[in-house]
Amino acid sequence: MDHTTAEARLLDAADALFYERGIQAVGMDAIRQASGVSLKRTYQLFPSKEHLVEAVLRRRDRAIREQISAYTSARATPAERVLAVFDYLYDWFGQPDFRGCAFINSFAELGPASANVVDIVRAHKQAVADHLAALVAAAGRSPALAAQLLVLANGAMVTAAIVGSPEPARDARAAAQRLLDADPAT
Amino acid sequence: MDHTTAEARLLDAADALFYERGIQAVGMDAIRQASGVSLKRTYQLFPSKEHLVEAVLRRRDRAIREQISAYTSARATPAERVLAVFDYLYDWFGQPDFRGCAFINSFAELGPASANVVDIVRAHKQAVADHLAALVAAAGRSPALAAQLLVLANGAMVTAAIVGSPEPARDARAAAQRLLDADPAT
DNA sequence: GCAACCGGAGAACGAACGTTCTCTCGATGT
DNA sequence: ACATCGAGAGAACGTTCGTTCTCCGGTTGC
Repeated sequence: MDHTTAEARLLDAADALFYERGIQAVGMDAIRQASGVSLKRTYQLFPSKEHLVEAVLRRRDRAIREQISAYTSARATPAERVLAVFDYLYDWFGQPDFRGCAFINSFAELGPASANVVDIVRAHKQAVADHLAALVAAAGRSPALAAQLLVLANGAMVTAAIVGSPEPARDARAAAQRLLDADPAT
Repeated sequence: MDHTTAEARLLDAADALFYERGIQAVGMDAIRQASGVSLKRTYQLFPSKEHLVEAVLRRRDRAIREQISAYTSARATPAERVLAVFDYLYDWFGQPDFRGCAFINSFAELGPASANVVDIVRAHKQAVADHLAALVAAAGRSPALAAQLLVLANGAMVTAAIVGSPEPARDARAAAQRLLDADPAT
């Protein structure tokens, strides 16, 4: 197994385990078993568990932003592109292994102890907020609306995770639709 | 120190430490030091750390619901009582030790490992949702609006925690105001 | 064929933590 | 005054975990 596939296997295994069980609950040995990469190799690629956690979060940040872009860019009108964010959420929440937003979860678990994790989580949420703000601006709506829609999106993630249902995405989408209607294009 | 004050000191110290540093990051010895209650007494009152965690969450559930009731019942009209929930959030987020919602954080940290914690978190969010639904119904609005406002409230909590600002409460309140306006009383 | 090296498996190590135990002291009842 | 009980301080125990080390087998270059 070469360098890059070992790294990919590690990131895949760690990402899945961290998301499913929580970061602190997953030992390095579980990652070794799931990835098939020895501990020695693992510590050559990532000098500590925290480095691995940060790499996992950074990769997930890129993947999520690409997914959101795929959803929004597939729609025809600016308003539809805004609402597509909430369709993305609904599809995500319906996946059987959905356990909430990994960034919100990591922030809750490691925020008090790890400034690096806080920075990564903040950067991710800021990037999503920027994307949403661009879509809202393209639809001719106000920045205030973008802030409101970000709150709706984050709220849908935690509410869906806790109640164990994808419906909060529909609630958030309905609210977003009404807010779009109530914030007429300039 | 008698039975009940020892219990109160333990719950106070554990609640503050769990909220500030996360549950898994706080050892029983830190709780002993902060509370002044010996480990022996602690284990007589709470047979395990998990029992203590659950007691802390249940007490916080009661306290938060009382605070919300105090905010909402102080307003004159049904619509104002709905919006008072978001004023409560703004005041809460502005407190210097604000670190997000303890229930959302506990769910993220212990949800995969503790079904009891999941039950307590779900019950808390359901109780808040019920309260909100009653206020919305009293204002003559639809249950769908109540679901949307719950998403807004939860989203304000996580967004404010991550960005480190109370402003998301204002964003959520503005959205709630518009949604109330767009959902006219029956 | 052989020696040198790289990587894997798993033991080992040190720290942290939840929980229990020991020892001692002070209070209480008679 | 004295015996008894309960509680506190802190050591101790067993486990888990992050990280490192050891040993060994296979591969590669001559």
